[in-house]
Amino acid sequence: MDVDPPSEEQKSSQQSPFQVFCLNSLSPINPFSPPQFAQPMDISPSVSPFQAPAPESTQSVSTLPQRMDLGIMKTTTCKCKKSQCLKMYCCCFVRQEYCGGCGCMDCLNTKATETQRRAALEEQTESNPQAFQSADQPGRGCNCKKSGCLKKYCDCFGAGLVCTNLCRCQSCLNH
DNA sequence: GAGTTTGAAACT
DNA sequence: CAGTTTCAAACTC
Repeated sequence: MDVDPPSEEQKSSQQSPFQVFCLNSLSPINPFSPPQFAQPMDISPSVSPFQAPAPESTQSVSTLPQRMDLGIMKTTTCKCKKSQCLKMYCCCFVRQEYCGGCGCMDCLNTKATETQRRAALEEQTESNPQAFQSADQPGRGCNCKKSGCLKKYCDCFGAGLVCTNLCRCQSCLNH
């Protein structure tokens, strides 16, 4: 490995203009936005999607604030029962983090089950190379039908954003 | 806390 | 690719 991981300061300085826009527009709108939102996930292409996060994350995850900046999968911990935390249903898996302090059952998203975890990650990226990158883009648009985009089921509303022409939602009231 | 609703993901 | 099913979070009571 000849590439040093970026420091926290470097990471925050790597925010794209879009991310900056989103984050700036969050605070006045989003009533549940803690300031920590300004720390985006580092899912840059230079980082392997199969690279495991630091082992201590299994201890620290549950103490982290809610991460609405993902647009989807807002919660910090999951409660998966059937997916074994190896599918995109799982908020931890989507963030490519190990489960830790979650209420999940039959979890395979752990350091101890790294083989299965990596296989699942690989399978996911094979079927959709953008799978983990797109999860970090709240502006990708929602597809809501019944919520009027005024509930947190809506990716846009959950991220504190108004819907745009990128969305395919119906009966949208989130303008 | 249990049950319902919702929309994304997964499956057929 | 469209329709259906499964899943887990959000929501309601």
